[in-house]
Amino acid sequence: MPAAPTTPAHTAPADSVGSAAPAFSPLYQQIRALILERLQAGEWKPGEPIPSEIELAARFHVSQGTMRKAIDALAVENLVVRRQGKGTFVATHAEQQVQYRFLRLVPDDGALNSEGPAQRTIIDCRSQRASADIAQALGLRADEAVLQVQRVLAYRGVPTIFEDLWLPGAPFKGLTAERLRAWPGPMYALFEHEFGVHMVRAEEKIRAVLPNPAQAALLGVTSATPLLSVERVAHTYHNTPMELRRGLYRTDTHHYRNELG
Amino acid sequence: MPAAPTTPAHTAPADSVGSAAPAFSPLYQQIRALILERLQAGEWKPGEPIPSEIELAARFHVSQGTMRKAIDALAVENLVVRRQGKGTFVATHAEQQVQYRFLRLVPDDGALNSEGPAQRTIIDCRSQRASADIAQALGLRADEAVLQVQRVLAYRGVPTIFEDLWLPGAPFKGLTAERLRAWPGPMYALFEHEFGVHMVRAEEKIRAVLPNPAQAALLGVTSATPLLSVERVAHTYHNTPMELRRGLYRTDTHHYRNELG
DNA sequence: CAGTGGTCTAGACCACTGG
DNA sequence: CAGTGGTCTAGACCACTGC
Repeated sequence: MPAAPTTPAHTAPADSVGSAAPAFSPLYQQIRALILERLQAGEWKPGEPIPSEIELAARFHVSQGTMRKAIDALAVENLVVRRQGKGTFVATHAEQQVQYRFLRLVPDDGALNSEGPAQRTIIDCRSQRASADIAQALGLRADEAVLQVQRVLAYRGVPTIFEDLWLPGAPFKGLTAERLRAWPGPMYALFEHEFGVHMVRAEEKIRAVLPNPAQAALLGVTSATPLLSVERVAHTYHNTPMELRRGLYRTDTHHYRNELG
Repeated sequence: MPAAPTTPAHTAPADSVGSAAPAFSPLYQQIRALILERLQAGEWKPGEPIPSEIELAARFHVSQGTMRKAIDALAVENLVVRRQGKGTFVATHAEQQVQYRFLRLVPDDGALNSEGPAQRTIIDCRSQRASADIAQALGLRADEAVLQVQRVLAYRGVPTIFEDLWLPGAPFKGLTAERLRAWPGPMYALFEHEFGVHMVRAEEKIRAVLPNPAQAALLGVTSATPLLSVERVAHTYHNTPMELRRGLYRTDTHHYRNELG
């Protein structure tokens, strides 16, 4: 049974000698962490409902209000989705709504869906030894096994995105070009469904570059066409890096859309 | 005196005949809107504290919990900043913390502040008539007065950003190149302090482009150097567009950093 | 020490969903 | 209609800040 404090019982976590920070952690944060553990452990699968607030509150011996704050915290992190009258569900990439959370390239005119989903072409999927920079980005040792995937996305038949991505070998054991081609939905939905890897957060570094001849050929442009270089590191629960993705975006008919809050 | 519902009293706002949406608005949202009005009216200036939760709760005849939710909503929108033990303060751009919320270009190596603040060079600040596209972006009629400002930002003496920006004439009456040059801090802090215009939110469209000869000269690069084109529309309270800014960023030593949540 | 925001609880009631 | 999340309240206590 997990921490059942009837009296506060916080102010605990690992306060080593000489530590500068008192590191007070409120109860709802502790509960949030416990639920996160269970999410990561796969106790509730993506798309499924988690138990109701009342049931969870009883299970963890806290008030419904505290449980609410814990779940709220997970909801703002997009790990969980609340639906009034229905319940709270584990977030999944297999949903219309979530599709465009990680793909920010949109057509210059009109709405997001005006051109429908992209046509995907898997170019390659092969096993490699991680080079130093890739190993570092993925938190691996150099020479550890990684998978490299290359693909092109086209809109209305026009190749628009070229992606070169690396995945740690162990969690993605068994991934092949065939399976990628056979999968009908977003790649992150496949990762989630087939390998239990749910991407929750990513950082991107964006630059303007000129393509090398091979890249130019894949996108059907000249080597003098400026392209957007988007280097992404995507993370799963607990900020574990699980993917390095280098994208080249054509921006003559599309643009990268960003919102500054 | 503003809405003092002892019994709920919500479920009100403008439910015209045949309206599809019931448009229920919880009390804390209504309170939030009332506080927003006062912020916009300048009752409390940027950097100043707003009254305490308890005082505001009494003033609006709601419980402290409800006032808390209202203020929380404003805090997540970055309109207000909470500081435990001190109070709640109107957000301001004249703060270290907030500086980099709208400028996402960072050096490839090291931390954000490794190179210190940019050297700013105001090239121009003149009155214009709005062209069709600029008028539309700013919500003006064509031919209305706008101010055009051009400047270059340099890091370690290297010109890195060229910006071309348009402001509606009326709210910024009196802005000159001299005042821009004399101002020591971020431009948005000047807007806020001198013109009462507080930018809250912005949308950016990012592309890879080649500069024209004039732009290339200002940045000290050739016309074959790919640059990041960043077109921003910045908004004040209530989503009023107040600035159109077209930036050209060098990305040979810097990159545009983005976080996908 | 007083005053602020932050946490936690307990309970009532409301809005939404589905059977 | 029962069950879910969402709102609102009232009160106690805690953590942080500054005088």
